[in-house]
Amino acid sequence: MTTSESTLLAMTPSTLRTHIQRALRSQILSGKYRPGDRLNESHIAREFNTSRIPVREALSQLQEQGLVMNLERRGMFVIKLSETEVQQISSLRIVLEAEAMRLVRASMTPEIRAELTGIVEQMEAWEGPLADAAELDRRFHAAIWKACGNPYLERMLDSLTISLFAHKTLEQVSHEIRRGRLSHHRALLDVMLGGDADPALAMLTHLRMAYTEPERFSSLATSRD
Amino acid sequence: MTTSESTLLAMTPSTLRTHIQRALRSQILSGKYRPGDRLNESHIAREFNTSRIPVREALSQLQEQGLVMNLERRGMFVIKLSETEVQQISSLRIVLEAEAMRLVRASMTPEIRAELTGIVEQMEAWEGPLADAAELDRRFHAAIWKACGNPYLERMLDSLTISLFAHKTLEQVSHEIRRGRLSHHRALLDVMLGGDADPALAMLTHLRMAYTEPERFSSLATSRD
DNA sequence: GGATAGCACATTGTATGCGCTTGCAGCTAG
DNA sequence: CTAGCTGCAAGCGCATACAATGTGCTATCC
Repeated sequence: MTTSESTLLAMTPSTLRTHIQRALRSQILSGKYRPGDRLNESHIAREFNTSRIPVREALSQLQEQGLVMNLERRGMFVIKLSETEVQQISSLRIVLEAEAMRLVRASMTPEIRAELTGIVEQMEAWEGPLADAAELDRRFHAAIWKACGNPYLERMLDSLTISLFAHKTLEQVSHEIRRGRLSHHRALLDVMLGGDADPALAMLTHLRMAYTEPERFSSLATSRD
Repeated sequence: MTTSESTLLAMTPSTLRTHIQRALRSQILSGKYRPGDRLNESHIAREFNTSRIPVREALSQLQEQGLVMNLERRGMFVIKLSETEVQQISSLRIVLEAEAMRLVRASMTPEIRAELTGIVEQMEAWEGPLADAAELDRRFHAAIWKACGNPYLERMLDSLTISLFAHKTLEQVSHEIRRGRLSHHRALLDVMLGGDADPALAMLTHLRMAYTEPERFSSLATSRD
């Protein structure tokens, strides 16, 4: 179970619906449920020793977050992203995360700097299992979102990218490539610490390492260069 | 009842939960339920001649959209935005809607041009009731979001701004001011049709007419000028 | 007279049950 | 052998019922 939860999401406590919602999120992110998998209400209810109602409500919220989709009278399924959808989401992510990076850069504190630097150093030292790499990746970006100071931006990036992370975790790539991607976070950190580099372009480069052409549905494709 | 529904939202069909969800959205937007109002499950269930379950699930989704908030064991309440929150949302809206405008500008078609122009002309001829003004405002922006071609961006702007519109509808301002705000949409249209003007700055100016300082939480406050 | 504790009511949270739709397997007919 | 139909089983959507908790009122005590 991850310890770093979004503050905006964490403020809703101690109801079964909320608990199940979080648990399902983690399970989908960790790959227990994979894109396209069916989420059977009764089975999940049995797992949590509850009735189906809290499960239904949790799934209902996850549907609104875009993590699962509902096929009328057939059930809930973990969202399966097409290549186009991945790129549409990524284009959007560039815009939002670039804004977050600008905000962080404008109000950088020693604490935030230390936190981000710490994660990057863990990334550069990473040797371990794939699950840790995904976790580090998400932790770094989540730290940026949180540090930007706009809870709506944080919330939006969280719900926008969660299906991306679920999608990416399953990807089979070599240790070296994964290591390279992780290390590239240092570049993002530098942009936030330092100079005049455009965060949008930095994010574009960053996402290019993972997706073919994230700018295809972005205004970066036409309004710049 | 509005006829222009988001495509991404419209793909979920004919279940009571969905119907109630849409109806409640409209009712909140139209001002039947005002920010801070309590949404009593049983009462709503009676209104729709259903049980509480579909109502709960609809409210659950609206909570995820950020339109209502849940006070543990107390009930659902229509979200009430503080001045800070309005500005945080607006800052974000600038970034997103500017991106949408860039995308529309890059792929402008005669149909879209005609649609947007039509709405602007209705706005400039507007004399009628306040509800119509709010409706026109939302229709214009929703048309942009849809035309941008990225359903995730559309969805995001929709859920981000819905509480803003619910907030703004109640505002008591003079006929002239409201008319002036409406007419200003012509400027946005010009940016999308024409030249090199920065959509972000246009949106900033646009939102300034409604909110004190939308750039307070935006990177526009620091990284430009 | 004011404050506090206790009680009754209202309302949300959860459990169980039923009907209907959907999907599949087996069968029959061409 | 294939195509279409029929019967069955599984699972969701909703309704009813119960439990738990918060709220407001009242009565009693200081």
